[in-house]
Amino acid sequence: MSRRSGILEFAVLGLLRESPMHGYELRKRLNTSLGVFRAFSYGTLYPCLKTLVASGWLIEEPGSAPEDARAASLAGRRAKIVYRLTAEGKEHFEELLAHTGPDAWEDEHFAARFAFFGQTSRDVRMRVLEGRRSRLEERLEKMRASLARTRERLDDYTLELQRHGMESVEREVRWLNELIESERTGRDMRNASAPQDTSGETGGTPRDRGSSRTDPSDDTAK
Amino acid sequence: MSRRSGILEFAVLGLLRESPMHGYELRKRLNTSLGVFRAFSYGTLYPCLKTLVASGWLIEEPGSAPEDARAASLAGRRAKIVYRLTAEGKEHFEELLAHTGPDAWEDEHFAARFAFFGQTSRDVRMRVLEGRRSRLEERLEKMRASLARTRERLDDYTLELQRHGMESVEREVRWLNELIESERTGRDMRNASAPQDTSGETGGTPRDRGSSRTDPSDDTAK
DNA sequence: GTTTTCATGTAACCCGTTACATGATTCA
DNA sequence: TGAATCATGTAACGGGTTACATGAAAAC
Repeated sequence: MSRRSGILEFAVLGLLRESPMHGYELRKRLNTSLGVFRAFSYGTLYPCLKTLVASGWLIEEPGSAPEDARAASLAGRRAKIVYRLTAEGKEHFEELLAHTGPDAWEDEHFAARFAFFGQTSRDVRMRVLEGRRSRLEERLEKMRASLARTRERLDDYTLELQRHGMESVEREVRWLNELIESERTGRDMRNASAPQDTSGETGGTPRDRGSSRTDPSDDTAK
Repeated sequence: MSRRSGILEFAVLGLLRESPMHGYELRKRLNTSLGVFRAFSYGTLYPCLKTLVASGWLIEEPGSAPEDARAASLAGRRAKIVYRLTAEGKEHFEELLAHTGPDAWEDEHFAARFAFFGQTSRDVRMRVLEGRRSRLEERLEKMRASLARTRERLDDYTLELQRHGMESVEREVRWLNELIESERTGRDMRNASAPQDTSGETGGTPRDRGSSRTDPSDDTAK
């Protein structure tokens, strides 16, 4: 009866914390701002909103009547039901933000956490990033091991697929290394230029980076 | 009652086509050879095997009795139930291999198709690769559009997540470009050296490749 | 002889989608 | 006025996992 989805619940709370919204808009934000990784349908979202209301974390407000017709017609298409975070909801979200468990390193869950890093304390950010990284390194270990075991009896395509998959993970590790370094040295990311090494313990053959935009980095979310 | 899983069914058929196996081993192969992307549990696999038997595509054979104890103890841990592909099963798999529908370009489905490219005709391979590529390009379009719309009102982390996601997709497109080029020129992949351009319409800044193993390329499967 | 690993299965549940039903508002 | 989009919802199903139950063979 409850539909406790974890990541959806978290994302909804996080988005509503920024500003109240109705379901339809919420869904779009979910699939763009956070999107790329997940695309929830109404069949998932609306029931979830119900349970969040039932939990006391959200309240439904009647959609703003056409008071101020100009603003309504321009920016905010007048809504039916606007959901607003309650004080308890805010508190609950705060707890979720602070909580670092092994769940938080998994693909989609991690992406959701990352999306709300703006509202997350630095030490929690660090824990999540490092947790994610070691999770990926475990995964790499397994892949390497299994590859070593089965190499030679795999055809070229299968091998290429494996290689491709491993590289994706390796790239994400490098990405995380950069992010962690950024957190550590304090400043905003995305301005590192040529000479950096990050001393990748993952077997990173140092690469050329930092010429064109849209060049470096890697994959996310599964 | 039927559990027609598509990708699992396909993968099982494909693996069993190479050689008969019992469920336990099958699952391991699924999660390594094809793995990285998907990890099926027994709760999924065994029921699926049942339905495949019911469809007449597999037959169960009693696990090899300890005849030839040496071989049994060394390589093939004597099995309980060995599954073997029937003639109809083989035929069915052949059809699945030949079929190219829009499903085939989706993340996990694509990975499964790719894993069996060794048994796929060249023209089908081309169609699948190109279909996948245009699927990804569509996705890029949407991402770029939504990014253009919402830019500036997103914080740095959200933006970084978006950027990272887009780059993953772009990298996969470049990877596909290489594979398609390989298919086109006929030979096996993985020996292209320095001077190649592939004329990437996705913004591919030509990269250095082909020095160390485990270096180039990109992401897969969402 | 006990613990590990191999091996097979099932029932309950979880998370999510599809397809449908419904209606208000905006736009051509 | 009729089509597109906004907006809310639900019932049925789909594909998968978890946790459990069971037992044989191998390794120590």
